Amino acid sequence: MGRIIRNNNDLGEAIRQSRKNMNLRQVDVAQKASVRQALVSDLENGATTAKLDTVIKVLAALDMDLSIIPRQKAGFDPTEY
Amino acid sequence: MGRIIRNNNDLGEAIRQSRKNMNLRQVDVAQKASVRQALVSDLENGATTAKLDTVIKVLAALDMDLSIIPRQKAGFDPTEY
DNA sequence: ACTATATATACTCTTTGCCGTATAATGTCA
DNA sequence: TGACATTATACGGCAAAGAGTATATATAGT
Repeated sequence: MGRIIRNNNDLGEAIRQSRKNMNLRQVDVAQKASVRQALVSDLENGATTAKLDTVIKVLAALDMDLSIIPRQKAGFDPTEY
Repeated sequence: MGRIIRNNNDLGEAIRQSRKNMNLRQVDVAQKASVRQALVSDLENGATTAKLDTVIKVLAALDMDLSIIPRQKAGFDPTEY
């Protein structure tokens, strides 16, 4: 049951939800991921296009993994993101 | 199902493998994703930490999606991702 | 309302992704 | 081996990520 991420907002929602599920503050996640609290805030609000490294670090701090899955809906739609 | 991505090399291998499965050249993927062929090369070789936007675009060109999954410890869950 | 805590903004600075473009290296096949 | 196709590197330039730091807004809790 993977949550599909197609834009910054999808990522932000997933991060915020996971964080609250673990009862953590942004600063806690930030420390675990070795980033700033401000960055976690930006990520959750979809206010920035993070680097892959950063995404992986923050997700790891939330005990989450990034994975690649085949699209169920075939075809390439350039207007989808 | 889901291939876990924890670093640039993981991503590169996944991209290259998917691309070859579809019998596409780097320049084909690049065009579909609106990026340079050189970038696809760098991605496949893990030579760069791409931005999330870029990763999503390239994966979309390969009919793949990025997803977030809980990090599983031990044990084996037959209901895969 | 007051206080303490949590989250969002702001500013400068350094690093880096990605571009356009070009070329070198490698692979493929006649 | 030579011509062609594919992939890897290179360079200058611009935009943006992320850092450090500080501060302005929420949001709770009593």
